[in-house]
Parts: sequence; structure tokens; C-alpha cells
Amino acid sequence: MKERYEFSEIEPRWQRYWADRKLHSSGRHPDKKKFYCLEMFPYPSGKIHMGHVRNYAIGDVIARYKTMQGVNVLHPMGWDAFGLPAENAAIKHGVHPVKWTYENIEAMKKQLNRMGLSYDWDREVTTCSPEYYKWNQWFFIKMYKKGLAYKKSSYVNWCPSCATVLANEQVIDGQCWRCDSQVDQKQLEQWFFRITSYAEELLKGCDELKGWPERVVTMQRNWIGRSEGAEVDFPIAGRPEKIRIFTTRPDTLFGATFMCLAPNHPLAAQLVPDKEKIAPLTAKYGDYEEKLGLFTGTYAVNPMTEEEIPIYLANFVLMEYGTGAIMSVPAHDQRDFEFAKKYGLPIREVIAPEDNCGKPAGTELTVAFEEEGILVNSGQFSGLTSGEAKKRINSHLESKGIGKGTINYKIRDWGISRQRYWGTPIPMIYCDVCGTVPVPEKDLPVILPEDIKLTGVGSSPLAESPSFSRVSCPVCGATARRETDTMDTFVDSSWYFLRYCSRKEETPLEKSDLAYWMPVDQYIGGIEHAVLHLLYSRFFTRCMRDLGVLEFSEPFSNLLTQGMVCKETEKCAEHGWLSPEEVRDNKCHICDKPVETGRVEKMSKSRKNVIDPDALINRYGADTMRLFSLFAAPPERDLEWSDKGVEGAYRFLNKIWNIVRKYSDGQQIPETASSGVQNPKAASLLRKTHQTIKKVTDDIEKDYHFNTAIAALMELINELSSFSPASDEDRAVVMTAIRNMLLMLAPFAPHICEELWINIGCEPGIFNQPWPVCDEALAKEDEIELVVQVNGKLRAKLSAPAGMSDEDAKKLALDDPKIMEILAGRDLVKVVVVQGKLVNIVIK
RNA sequence: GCGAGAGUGGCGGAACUGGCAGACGCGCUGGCCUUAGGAGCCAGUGAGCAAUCGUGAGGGUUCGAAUCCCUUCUCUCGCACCA
Repeated sequence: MKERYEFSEIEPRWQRYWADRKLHSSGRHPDKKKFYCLEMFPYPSGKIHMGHVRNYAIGDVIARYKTMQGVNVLHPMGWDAFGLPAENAAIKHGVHPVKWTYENIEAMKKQLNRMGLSYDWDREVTTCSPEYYKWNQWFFIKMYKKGLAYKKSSYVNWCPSCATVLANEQVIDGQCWRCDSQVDQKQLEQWFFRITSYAEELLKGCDELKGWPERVVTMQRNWIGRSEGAEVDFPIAGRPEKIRIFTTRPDTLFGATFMCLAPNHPLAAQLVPDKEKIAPLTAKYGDYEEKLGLFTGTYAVNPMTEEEIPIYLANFVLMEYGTGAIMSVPAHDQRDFEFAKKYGLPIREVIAPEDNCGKPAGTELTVAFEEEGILVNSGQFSGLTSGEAKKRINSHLESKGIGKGTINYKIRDWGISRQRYWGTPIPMIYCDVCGTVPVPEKDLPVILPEDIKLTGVGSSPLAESPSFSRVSCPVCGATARRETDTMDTFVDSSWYFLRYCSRKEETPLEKSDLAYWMPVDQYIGGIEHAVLHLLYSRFFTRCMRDLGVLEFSEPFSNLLTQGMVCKETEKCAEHGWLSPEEVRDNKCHICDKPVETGRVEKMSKSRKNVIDPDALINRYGADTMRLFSLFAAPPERDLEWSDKGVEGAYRFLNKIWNIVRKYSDGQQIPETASSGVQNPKAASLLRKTHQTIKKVTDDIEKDYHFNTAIAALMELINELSSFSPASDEDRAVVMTAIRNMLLMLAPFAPHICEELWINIGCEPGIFNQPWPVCDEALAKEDEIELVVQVNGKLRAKLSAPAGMSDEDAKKLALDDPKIMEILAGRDLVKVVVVQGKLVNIVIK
């Protein structure tokens, strides 16, 4: 065995070993329990960062641990390969997105393999390959036919100078990222997925997400934003139109003393033709610093009281929510209250607090009473509770044909059209004769053409390609035109986890494969996808279910949102942010000025507080990098990077190397697991070994708290290294400890464990070994430390036999000389005994 | 403003169901070894001379509170005039 721990020799060798034997290749074994372990696939930017390292290290430990538990594990990886950066690279450097993307994938795959991750690369998915996006198109057509994909007019960011559509991330402070021109909103016909049809189901499904962090579920609920209420039509005095409003408080209808419209409500421009007057409202639209209103000069009729009430335009009323118009009930809505006070509008109480015997406040209100209560001043409905009144008023509205109870959602339909090149072509054809026609299934995929010039100027890149857009109509054969927009890349990531389940090219969604592997047992990724990606995936899964592709609704049983990787920032007064390499002895490498150490923040290129995983592997090896990122914090919490901490992890691995070397002198010592070991120190080591098995297993099972699992292994090593065996039996205990320690450390630091495993004379392939099982009898302490408190304060620690009775414990404590001294001359009130742990003596 | 999470040594973090606060690691101190140490090994390390005091602050429940309850402060994240 080598004297030194040479990770740079060991790691590639074992990576080759795993790959050559296809050790991570998974197949169906219906008799075995399955486990689908999935990490969010990366965008192939070309380089992995510490966030990836942490994410994938966590997933890899779980996958390897489950494998050792004898579970059939699926652990795939792929590439979220469509997207804007490839297009930007093309515009800036003239590299074709295809070349750029595939080269990046190659580079990143190498990096991932250097980390020693246990992926089944046979199942690799690359979303920009026609083999993959063909199915995006297939789904799109299926959804179109079910009415779940439709077209409507919507706004996009438009740069007038580049004459192009901009993605949201290309708009910086309202300006174009390339030319700084002011960005306009332009109306375009675009494709949408009708996610609102599933709003109710997606919301109800939230209750089933028991394995998700509560805050993610809450964010999804808020995003869907369900509220129950009513829609009511208010006639306009002297005009034919009606104003439809949405309210969650139909019980307050009698208190509506005015109305407000959003400044961009379609009626606003008709009621106030002078645009100049509306401008100040538009300028402060949605700005909740102050409430601004403008009287339109027109009145509406409150359908309950028949009163004429003024119609205002108001900056706080949003066109995006509800109907863009509200009835204003100043007595029972704080916003309306403030508005009424400002503009001198009448305030009428129609709800009285229940505990006030159903009487209105009497004195003038200083704030709105927003709670529910008893109706007053409400005609036939007076005296009812709010809850009852809502029902009756809703049916009253319905019988009169002026409104009805409705449910409103914040969630909007999902706009998927992108006026970009590097995405899935939307498989639709526009024919002057037949109208909008889907591409026939047999003609899929609609291939993204490669002979395209990307300039960043002009309309959608595909629209500039006549060979792409000109097509004959699949129905009538007439000359027609293809849709030239591409799909949002969130479409790609909404079902990639399904694609991994099958290997066959032609049946990407083999039902039996999906039935076996899905749902994902553990999904791991960043919190930044709490809403969009995870919600879209839940939506897609339901659509597929309704298309008969699969038979479940929730794709991810358990979700772990890992924390960010952070590091302190360093800044030079003259040269700005500095990377770790640019700081020497706390001084700037350019000007030698002292460096200011800033707060700990998420690693980011712009703040230069990044660590390059490749450099780290070169210096310490993948096992050290993995170990540190798992040890420094529990997975769900933010991790603060520490160079010294990395060295600590490296030291730990070296320590293990040296211990194993000390005992692997070529001759094999039989191991033991029996009780009745003579040497008490050896017995203690054996006990510690089994206690560690229990602790490590529990820590992994319980919330994947790898940091404490690793700490337990460190404790075992510490005890192991301070033990000097004197007999064969002692040496056998040492081998038991080493063997189990290697098995438990293997998921965290797989390479070194494989290497040491063969060095203690075992057959190669530590991951073929079962996970160790704790022998409770051996783990049990035969002597305990009995803590003695007097009035809750620690006064003595006595050693006592395990399993002693409470009476004996009490006696032992009271008989202790030190305790007797304290108790002398005091009244004994009572004695509390905690079985096998503690005695608390209460005295006066 | 609303909602969620967090606050523990010099630092990252431990502490089961209320039962020895500070596991493990980093750093620091001393020693050994060494031509040398930013290597390795050994010992120590919450504060305080002590009695004691210590888990953001204040109160409460309890024989006993980092843990449960109330009040309050700070930080992080999410939502935010949602009618």
C-alpha cells in the first residue's frame, strides 16, 4: 500500500472502474424496491460551480447510500440545453449555438465525472436534441387538440432600436441590454398553455405534498392565489356599458359608495378621453406610496341600493387582477377608506361587529372595519351574518342576472411563445385556406434549422429563414407558413424526469417504465425553482395523466431545497471586488492597498467570491471537495465556504489513509463482531463502531443530515487512532471498526473508500457491499454516567450500571458524599429520576 | 404591511420526545519531533480569581427550558394596494 494518499492517481482510476463496469446503469427489477433520485439538471454554461457541486454531492450520497441498502436506484443526469446564453454567445462571438452547447456539455460532463458522481449516463437527456424536443412538439399538439394550448394576443418587450423582442432578462431597468434604448411593450399573438384549467387541482394537490418543504408549498399556494367571491355588473348611468367587478365581500355590496377602475381599463379612455389627465395615474400605477384618483364625471348605479355612485380611476386598482375594476366600500376596506377620506367620499357602515350586539360603531370610523360581522343598512339582508349574507346575495345576484358567485385565481395562463432561435419550434402551420393547422405527428420533429444567422436584430430569427417558414399545408397542400416562435425552455424541463425512465429511443414514455420508476422519490435542487419549474412540472404531469400517458398526478414525492453556497466578499477601494487569487496578505494584488472584507454572500461571478471546483479537485481531490461541502452545514441551510474547512476535510481523509496503512501490513486479520471482548478498550471501540452505525444511518434517514453523520465518523476515527491493539482479538476489533467505517464513508468519499477497501484485503467494489447494520446488543453501554442535580443545578456525575432501577439511582445519588454534604441540614422536597440518565434532588 | 425561517464560544455548526449546553470541524495556546514548518503527533481551549454566569432581549410555565407559552428586537427569504 502506498505511503501517501494520492487522490490524483486514485480518483480517475476508480472512475474508470465504475464506468467500465457500468456500475451505475439501472434497470427494472420489479421484485426490488426502487428509488428514483434526481437532481435538477443544469444549463450547460460550460463550467460547473459550487452550487452544482453541493447539489450533486447531496444527490450522490443519497443514491449511493440507497444502493448499498439494496434498493434499485435510478440516478440520471442531463442537460437543460436550450436557452438564451447560447444565442448570446452566437451574437457576440459568432459561434453557432449547436457547437457552443455541445462543447459545453462535453466540458461539464468531464467535470461531473471528475466529481465521481454515480450517474447512469445511458439515460442522458439533452433537451436541444431533436430526439428530445420532438416530444415537446408532440405534447404541444396533443394539448392543442384538447384545447389546452391556444393563441391570444399578449404583450412582449420590444426594443425599437434593435427591432427585436427581448426576453425579460434582457431588459435591465427598463432598457435594452445591448443598446440601452427604452423598451416598449408590443402586442403580439402568442401561444399559451391553459394552466388555469388545473388551478384548482394544483391547489388541492398542495395538501398532498407532504415531503416538500412547507415554504415551497406555501409559495405555490400563494402563486395560484385562489379567492372566493362574486362578480357583479354595475350599470353606468346614461350609458349602455356595464362595469364588471370582482369582490370577495359580496356581503358589503350595500356599502359600495363609489367605484374605481384601473387607469388602463378599457373603459377608462372612453370615460376620460383626455389622455393628459390619466397620465399622472399611469405614472404612479401600482405605486403604493400614495393613492391617486381621478373622477371621471360619470356615475354608476349600485345594483342593491339603486344609488348613483361616482366612478373614479385609481392608480391602486390593477388591470392584472380580477376584472380591473372594483366596487369601493370605504367602511370595510382600508384602501377604499383612505381613498374616500382623501377625496371626501361618503362612508357607509354595512357590517357591524358581532360582539357589538349587531350595532354599528356609531362614532365616526378612524379605520375600516375589515372583519366579518352582522349586516346592517342592507335592506332585506340586514341582520344576517356575513357568511350567510354572501350566499344569499350571490343567489340574489344570479336570479337577477347581474352577477354570480365566482372563484378568482392569481395564476395566469402560461405564455410559452418566445421570439427566439434556440428553442423548440412550435409545430403549427398557418394556411390561408385551412387556418391554423398542427403539424401531423408523422412529420415530427419539426427540426430547428442550423443555417441561421443570429444578429440580435430584427424579428424572430426563424422568421428570417424562408426555407424554414415556407411550407405546404398538410391539409390542402396550399402554400402556407410555419409558426416561427419557439417554446419557453420551461417546457423542456417540465417533463425531462419522465424521459429518464425509459431508454428506448422510439418509446420515450413507456408506460410500464413510468409506472415502475415514477414518481421521483427524492428531488434535489435550488429554492429558486420553488414556483415556476415545480409548478409547471406538476401541471405537465397532470396533462400527461389526462392524455393517458401515465397514471399519477404528483411527479415529486420528496423535495429537498438545498441552501446557497456563500463566501465572504473582498473589495479594494480602488479596484472593486477581488477574487480570492487577487488578494495577497490581505492586500490588493494591483495596488497593495489593504482589502476590505465584506459580508458573507452567495457566491457569484459579479462579486468575485467564487471558488472553482476544478481548481479544488486539482489541489485536494474530489473526495475532499465532496466531504467538505457535505460537512460544513446541513443540506437545506446556506453553506459558508471556508478554505481552512476544506483543509480539515483533507486532513481527515489523510488520517484515515494513515490508519488503514498502519493496519494493512499485507496479512489479513479476521474480523470479529462478537460480544465478550476481553480488553475493555477494545470493547469500547467495538461499541463505538456499532453506535456509529446507528448514528450515521439515523442521520442519513432523518432529513439527510450528513454533517452530523460525518461528525460521527470523525469521532469513530478519533477513538480508533487512540487505540493500540495488544492482542489478535484487539486487532480483530480494529478491523471491524475500519471495515464499517469505510462502508459508511463510501457514499461521501467514494474513491478513497474503494481504494482502502482493497487495501484491507477485500474484493474490489465496495458499493456491492450491503450497508452495515447496527447490533443493538453491541452498541449498548453497560455503564452509564448518572447526572446528579440539586435544584436543577449540576452537582455530581456518578458512574452507574446501565439499566438500574429508579430506586437504585435515587439511592446512589443520595448516598454520594458530595451530595450528602450539599443536602446537610436542608429539607428534602422531592427527587425526580429520569431513567438511566439523571437524578434531580429538590431541597428547600 | 403579511407570511416563513433563523439568532447558541473567536468562526462553521451539535444537542433525541423538556433532562450534563457547546458534539465534530476550523482557529487559537502550549509541548514533542524537525535544518525548517503554513507538515505530523500530544495536551488544552465558553466567560469569570472564585462563588457563579452563560443559547438576541424581557417575562412566564416546570423539579428542570437553547427546546414549550407570551412580549420584543435583529437578520434572511418569499409575497406585497390581490379588491
